[in-house]
Amino acid sequence: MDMEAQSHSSHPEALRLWLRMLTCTQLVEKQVRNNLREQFDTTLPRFDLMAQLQRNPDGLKMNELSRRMMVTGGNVTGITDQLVAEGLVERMEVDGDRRAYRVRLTAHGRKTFDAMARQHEDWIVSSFDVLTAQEVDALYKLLGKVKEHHHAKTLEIL
Amino acid sequence: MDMEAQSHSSHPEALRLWLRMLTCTQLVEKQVRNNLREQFDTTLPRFDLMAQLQRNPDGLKMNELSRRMMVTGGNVTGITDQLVAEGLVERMEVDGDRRAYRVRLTAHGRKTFDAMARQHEDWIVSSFDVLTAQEVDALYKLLGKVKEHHHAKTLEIL
DNA sequence: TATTGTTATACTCTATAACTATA
DNA sequence: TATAGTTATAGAGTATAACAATA
Repeated sequence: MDMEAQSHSSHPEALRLWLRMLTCTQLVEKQVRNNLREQFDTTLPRFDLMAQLQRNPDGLKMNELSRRMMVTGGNVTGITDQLVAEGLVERMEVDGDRRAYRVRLTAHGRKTFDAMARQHEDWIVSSFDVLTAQEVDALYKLLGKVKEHHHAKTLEIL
Repeated sequence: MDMEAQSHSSHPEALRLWLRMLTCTQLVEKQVRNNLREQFDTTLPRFDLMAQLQRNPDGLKMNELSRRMMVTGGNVTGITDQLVAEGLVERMEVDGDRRAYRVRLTAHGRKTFDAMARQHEDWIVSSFDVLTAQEVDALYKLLGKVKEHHHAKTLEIL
């Protein structure tokens, strides 16, 4: 076994990787936020909440949304209130637990989200179309290791 | 030439890459923000501004800070004011242009930043130490392509 | 007692636009 | 006129903590 090929990241390299990753994310994210505001008069957290619901057609409870969006509960209430007021999502009762809601997209919400999602995908594809399919896959897998490692570390503490 | 190996990213793969990249960045960033607040009673933008100055010992003008931090000028004024009030940075006059300042770290600022930077590096190294040095390098290079591509696209518009 | 969700609050960060001073 | 920086403002986004209802 070649030990050199197994050596773990030295310090300055990890740091410059992080700074570059932060820059890349900010570049894409700023563009997405601007486009969402200009073209659909909405925000990234609102889009994110609707995206979560689109992936879960039966709806999600408030605390599930909170966990998936990585924000605290009060914020989910606020965003949900806005979307309910616009008829994009609805709160459904949960059988057997009168404290909880299931939030899901309305028909209008699905239609609205689909239109946004098509544009959103174009923006994202355009941000990464400098990479080949193989490179996208490599990046995806490398980031997967980082993500899993972070989750494992977080669980250690508990 | 193998066309398959050159094929560019198809749509859903780019999207799931972006979602994973966003998640990874948020995981690390949340931890950095929490640690900066708990251990040093400071924030990421303040740390970022000081980091820019540490890399440029002769100081930077406000508009240079604004560009590097990717925020508008008014915000740089606000953050700089806070750091000046705490004696961490200072505004120096620029010879030949009485409109501009050169902002630089004070001796106290350098000392304070060095202590923070040591801890910060530990947090970052810990976030990426699941990767080998080769993987860190590969990730760095792939993100470099994305970053340059984004810059090139932005220039196109102008 | 613990959990689900809401409310109230405060704070950081940000962009925009009007402004002052200087080039 | 254009540029450097400041000020004022409004809004997004967030966490915290106290609260009500239900488990």
